[in-house]
Amino acid sequence: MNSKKDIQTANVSSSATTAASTTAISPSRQENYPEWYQEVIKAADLAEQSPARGCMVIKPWGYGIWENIQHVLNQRFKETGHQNAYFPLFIPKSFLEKEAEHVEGFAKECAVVTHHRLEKGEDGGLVPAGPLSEPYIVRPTSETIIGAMFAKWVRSHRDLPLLINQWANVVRWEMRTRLFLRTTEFLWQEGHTAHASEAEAREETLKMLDVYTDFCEQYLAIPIVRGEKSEGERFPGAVNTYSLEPMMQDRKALQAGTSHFLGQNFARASDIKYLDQDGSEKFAWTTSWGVSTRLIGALIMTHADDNGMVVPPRVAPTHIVIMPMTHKPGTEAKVMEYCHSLQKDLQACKYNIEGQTQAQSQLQVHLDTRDLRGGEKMWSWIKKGVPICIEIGPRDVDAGAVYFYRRDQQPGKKTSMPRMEFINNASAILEEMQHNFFENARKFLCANTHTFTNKDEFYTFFTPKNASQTEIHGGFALAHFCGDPTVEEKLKQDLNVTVRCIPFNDARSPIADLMRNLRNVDSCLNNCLFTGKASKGIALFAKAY
RNA sequence: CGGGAUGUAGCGCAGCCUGGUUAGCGCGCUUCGUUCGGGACGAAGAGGUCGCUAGUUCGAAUCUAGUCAUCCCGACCA
Repeated sequence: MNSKKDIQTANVSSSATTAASTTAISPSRQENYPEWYQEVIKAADLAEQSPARGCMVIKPWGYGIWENIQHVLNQRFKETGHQNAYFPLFIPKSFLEKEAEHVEGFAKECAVVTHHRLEKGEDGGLVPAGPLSEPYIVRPTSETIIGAMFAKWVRSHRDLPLLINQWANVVRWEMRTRLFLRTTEFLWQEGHTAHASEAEAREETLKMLDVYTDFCEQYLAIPIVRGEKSEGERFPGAVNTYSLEPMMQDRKALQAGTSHFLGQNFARASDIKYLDQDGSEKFAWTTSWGVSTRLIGALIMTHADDNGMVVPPRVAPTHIVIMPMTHKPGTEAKVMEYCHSLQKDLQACKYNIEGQTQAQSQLQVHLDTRDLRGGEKMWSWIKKGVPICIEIGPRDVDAGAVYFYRRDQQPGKKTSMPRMEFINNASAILEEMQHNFFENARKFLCANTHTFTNKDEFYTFFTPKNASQTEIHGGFALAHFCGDPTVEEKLKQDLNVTVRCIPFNDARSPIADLMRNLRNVDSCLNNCLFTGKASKGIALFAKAY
């Protein structure tokens, strides 16, 4: 294992020599992936640990990305007929007890409010006083309290469907936390809907899974394998759970979003009933679906490299940074004037997103006038992952040119372009980058997804070559599976591998070809890889976060 | 909750084993100068009651006990 001392030495040498041969982030992904992840967050100034255990402070650059995620998803939710509302942070304990599986699933990770007052204690400190007759749970998710309100709002079939979303924070008291991936408190969106028919609720569940998939692929540039969760991995209380399972650069899966068909379980628990056209009283069918700030973790682990964060242009808080080079005496005024007018011209441009009929937004252009050396300033933006950095010095002013670097190319590579040409093409360059990021991630996912018809090969695939210092290994494995939970248990124990999902037979999936090939192998191999029993379908196996 | 480790300046660390006057180093920060289109260099500064509490001692960052916190590996999870 890499000692901290080694890493420090590496850092010192990289800053002492020219940076040409070294990278901004140490350790590299290859050397120590988990530590690289933490370093990227620090170097890009996305977030940091807070004094409250397991909770993070999301800093402006990270929060800017979240705001863009919110903005786009919010539009999609509204386009699909949903309305935003807000429900309380506190849930009466009895509410959580209403759905048996749900209680079991969340009981161990709830923060509980038991008092409503503080008093001065003997030692001068504050002591909780005023015990509550019924404790409140800080919401780990809002099915129960939203269900209670739905029960009041739904009377007739005419009240359905009820399509509600809320943007909120939730708290889950996990044992171990990691910035963005698993924090005690996190930000998310939770959609909750109630329907008159099972078919309609099922359609809603899959529709929202589509919304998430489209968003991840088109905006976050993260290729998605999606499918249904196995019984063991299902949301507590759900009938079916569907998830998005992108591959991170260490080839592990990250559950990036879920959509649940809740059947009538929660409607029964919360008494959501309506009078149907035939005059009979019926329970509604409900769904819930959510994505969280974990998406930013997915963004980091999909696109960031050994030089830091990489933000896909469509969700970047700033698209273009202009850095004036004003060190030559007597040139400052004309350089600054040129920079200001360039910024103005670029800000007047729309960022045209392919497939969107209307321009999505203005170009976000930042003029960085900080009193820093050029190289230092440049690297700070590389580490943040801004798509395009422009350097403007006297030479460019005289030539009427723009000298720029783009984050999808090597840091040394810079291009000079006539000013008007750049302004006219800025949006297209960003879109080209967006496309490149997605393609790179898609190729990586495909290159590290394999089909298996031999159990030993499966085990070899997931066994690190060096047990004491496990290297990045494995990936996604596709194999026929009988669905037996004891097999899942064994794989978890042997290899720490789980069934991520039963992937959809989905033409749009990045692994559609592999799925087809596996389906087409000799029928004698179409049995469960582990038991030889009849296959219930192809499952996606992987190590996961 | 089980196993392991660590708390010394904003960050990263040394010093502790073998107690001894103003506790060091690197980065960062401030000022000045020379620099500057790939992470500069020099000089001068600012910044710490060594996690907390008690004990041993003439004397504790250093020894002892307790306590709190954090991190890593498990189990649990979006």
